[in-house]
Amino acid sequence: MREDGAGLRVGRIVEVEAYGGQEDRASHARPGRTRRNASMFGPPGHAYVYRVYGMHRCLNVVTGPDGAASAVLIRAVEPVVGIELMRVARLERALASRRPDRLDPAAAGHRLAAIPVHRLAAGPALVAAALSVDLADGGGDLLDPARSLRLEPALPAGPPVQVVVGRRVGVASAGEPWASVAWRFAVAGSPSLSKPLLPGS
DNA sequence: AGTTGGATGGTCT
DNA sequence: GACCATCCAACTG
Repeated sequence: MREDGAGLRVGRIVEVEAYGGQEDRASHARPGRTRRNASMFGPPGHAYVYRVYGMHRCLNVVTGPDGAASAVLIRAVEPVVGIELMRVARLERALASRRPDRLDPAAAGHRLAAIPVHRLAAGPALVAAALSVDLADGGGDLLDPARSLRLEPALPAGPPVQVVVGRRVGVASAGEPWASVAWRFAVAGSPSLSKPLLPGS
């Protein structure tokens, strides 16, 4: 969730990927500690935020003990509270990009208004955009209730969910077994997944 | 409905 | 100089 001057944004995490640490050839931790991945090597429960493809940001939760550099990438979130704030945040980030096709604010706003709620954060960079996650959030304690960006326990009394597993996305060049290990986890049938995850893939 | 290619910049070889 | 833990518009059929 994100709580700031504009209000409250809450999303339910429906898709994640696990990254194992330095031995995981698909992990940013593979080359060892660098300035970019430093927060991965920090304490668990803190954020690791990185930039991909020069324009997008992605949010991870550090999971392993201090120094282990394992983490979980938040790949998709189902918007629950603050839908319009998420839409505004998506628009802000789209306009911040200098892509020619996104330069017209009116057109961009119109396109964004047409996106169904359940697709607003259906991808790792979309999660970061909808929650205004920036590199400055990296290293922050996601379990600190005083922080703007934080994790909360799942709502109690929800119906039990079925979890589906599959290969991680975009790591084909990592080599085996890292490219094929089933470390992508998703809520079965969620309409907010970054891409479908069928049982047995 | 599925495929393709462009945007964009830090990081590592 | 190449490579990306991506997204989306513009194609094809």
